[in-house]
Amino acid sequence: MGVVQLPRGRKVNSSGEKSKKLLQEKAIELFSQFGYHETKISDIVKAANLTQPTFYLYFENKESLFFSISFLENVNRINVGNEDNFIEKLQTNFTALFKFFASNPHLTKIGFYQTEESEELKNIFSQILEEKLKERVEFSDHDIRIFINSIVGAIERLTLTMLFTKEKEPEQLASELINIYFAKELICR
Amino acid sequence: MGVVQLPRGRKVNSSGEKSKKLLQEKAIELFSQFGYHETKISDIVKAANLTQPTFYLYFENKESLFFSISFLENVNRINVGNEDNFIEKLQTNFTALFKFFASNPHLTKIGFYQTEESEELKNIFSQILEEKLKERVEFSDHDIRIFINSIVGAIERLTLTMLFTKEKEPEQLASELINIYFAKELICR
Amino acid sequence: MGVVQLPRGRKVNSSGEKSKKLLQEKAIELFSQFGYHETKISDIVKAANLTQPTFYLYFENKESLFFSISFLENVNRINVGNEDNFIEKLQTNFTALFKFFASNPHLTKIGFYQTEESEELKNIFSQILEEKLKERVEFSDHDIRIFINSIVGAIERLTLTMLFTKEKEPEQLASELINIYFAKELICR
Amino acid sequence: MGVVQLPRGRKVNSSGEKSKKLLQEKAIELFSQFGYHETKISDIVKAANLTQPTFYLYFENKESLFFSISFLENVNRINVGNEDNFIEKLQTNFTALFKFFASNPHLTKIGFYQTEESEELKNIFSQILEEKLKERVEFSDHDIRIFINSIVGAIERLTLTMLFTKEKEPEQLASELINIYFAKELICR
DNA sequence: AATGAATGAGGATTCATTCAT
DNA sequence: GATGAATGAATCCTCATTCAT
Repeated sequence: MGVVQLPRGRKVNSSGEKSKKLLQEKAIELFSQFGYHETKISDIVKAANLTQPTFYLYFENKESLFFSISFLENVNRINVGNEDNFIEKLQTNFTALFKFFASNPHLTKIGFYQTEESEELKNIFSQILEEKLKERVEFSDHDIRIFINSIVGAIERLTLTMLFTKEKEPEQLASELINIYFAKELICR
Repeated sequence: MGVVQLPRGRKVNSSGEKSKKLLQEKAIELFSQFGYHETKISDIVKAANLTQPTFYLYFENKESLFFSISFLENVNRINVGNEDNFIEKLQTNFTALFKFFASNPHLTKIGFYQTEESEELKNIFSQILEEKLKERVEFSDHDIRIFINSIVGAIERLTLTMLFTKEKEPEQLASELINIYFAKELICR
Repeated sequence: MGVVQLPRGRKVNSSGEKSKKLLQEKAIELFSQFGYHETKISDIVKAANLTQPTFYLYFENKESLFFSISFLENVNRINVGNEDNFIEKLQTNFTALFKFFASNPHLTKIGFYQTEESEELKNIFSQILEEKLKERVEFSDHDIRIFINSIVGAIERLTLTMLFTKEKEPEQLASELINIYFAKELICR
Repeated sequence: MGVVQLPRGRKVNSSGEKSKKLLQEKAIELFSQFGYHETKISDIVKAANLTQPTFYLYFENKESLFFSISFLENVNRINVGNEDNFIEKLQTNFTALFKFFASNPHLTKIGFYQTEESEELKNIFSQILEEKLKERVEFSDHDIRIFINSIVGAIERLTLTMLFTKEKEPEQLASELINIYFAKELICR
């Protein structure tokens, strides 16, 4: 007599990364149109033509999705611009990033320190930073990857111990960070 | 063994208007501190030392409370300023109002058109508008109240039929409205 | 600056009994139109142009109001008809009453045994029964009021001990009751 | 000291259709035993050994569940009987259906016109009607499914425009409907 | 990789009922 | 006799999340 069962398991043409990206894209659309709270996970997956459990295959929870989106938006905005003002620009970008962290401490804690995706996010951050810096900085003897990871780690730590505790302001942290990493030794083309 | 029962009914010295205002004030505080969604009705009444049912004595629901607060904030900001630029200022105020409506269509529909409180809000709006205009406009023969109510009705209708449908922009509506109502005949002191 | 206060206290032209009756009438209308549960106390008092506390001046609670209405309806329907079949008719009426009790045990317990109004209801019942019987039965030596109260008490007790316990059916109780009270000695005109 | 957590997610051996049916069955039992209002959703799911959210997986709300149960009861009662009086019987069934709609306008509006389940209900109705008619009517050239859907649509529309508006009585509607659809052309075996 | 089925936790809302005036 | 103001106790419902397949 058999009820017709919908097929389960992997969809034709599906690919993990594609689905993940799709979910992010749809989430961005919906968040910006209706806001975070008005957008339900059920809405996001419906828009992506997927199901709720699939969502949890790629994201720890709704908050971490939101953080990852916002964080990446911030990171992608990093632009070191043309010749002269490269360092100033970088400092502006760092300030913005610290500001974002400061105004979303809860999300940041979750998304940057507590989920499995955190590492991935930091890797993407590193990568982008590397690309941007390569064009502008001469890393004669230094290994650029060590340099980059050092910066990322510093941001991580400072956010936790100085920003969230309100001991320092975003501007100050960015400024000192720039000072530490981009003082004379490095020859900026 | 008797459980101790908390007393029901009217509190000593309680008064409706006071309670309503108190709820609004606490809501403003909490909304601005934690945001709309993070603020639960239970939080608001707790802050006001009241209970949830009392909330519903004064507001249809959370959305309509939020609308009333935001709307009144907008209306109270109306300021027609000094001599010369009075009409320009009014136009700015109207623009802001239309913008608020446009970016909160859902809330506006609920709070401005669908609850019992709607009328009260419009009355307050009329009153404030009247006060502001009286100082600056000479209503020789005209009845000012007719004038005011006509404006309020126009705003109502335009919001519904032109703003929400995206046929017109806030700026345009405000501009035309000012044109209609404040063309030469009225002598602005 | 004084907020306008609505007048409290006794309304002009108001009279306790009138208000009580009004509430009952409105309740009957509403119950029959929308059903018991769909009819809120707030609806009843609104229809009667009174307030909720006033309701509790006259009725213990919603259930007891409902019981009183239904019971009186039943009682008013008592009609002993013409010559011959008078006793049969009475039996039918009693059966109906027992059936009503049987299908509303909860309400009956509340309305017939547990509220202050109970006594009043039984008195009305006695009165009506007396009127009906007077026309048809010769109470030569007996005091009719003793007779009536005896019946009412019997109904009360039987309902509690035999009907609710499901030991006897409504028909049986009515039949035996008639037998007990209306055997030969009484001369029915 | 750890609180013991109950497991979430899918139960072993669970199946959607089974759960839905179970809920309906338990609801029928409880409704008929305690009445609609006395039966809480929490009671129904408890009886089915499920939880409240599961209820909302299958039904929009309590009202729509109740409507679906009652409607299906009505539909299942359709019986066209033996040779001669087949059309009369059908008319009786239609009358009963219209009466049910007429005495539950609110529920009907919700359950027949406003929920996602509505379509499913109408499909079941069509199916049953088809089965019953197939046995008794010769649909030489006509497509029976068009015929059936036409009837169902007619019932739908008439309920909305003539029954709820009280322009026509159930009996009248049923009679005319039969006239329209079962006049001479169709050969009833 | 993906889904059907289910749930925990909690929030909004309603309604009968009760004080204080 | 009547009311304004308030509440306890539930109920409905939603939403993020999880398990079994």
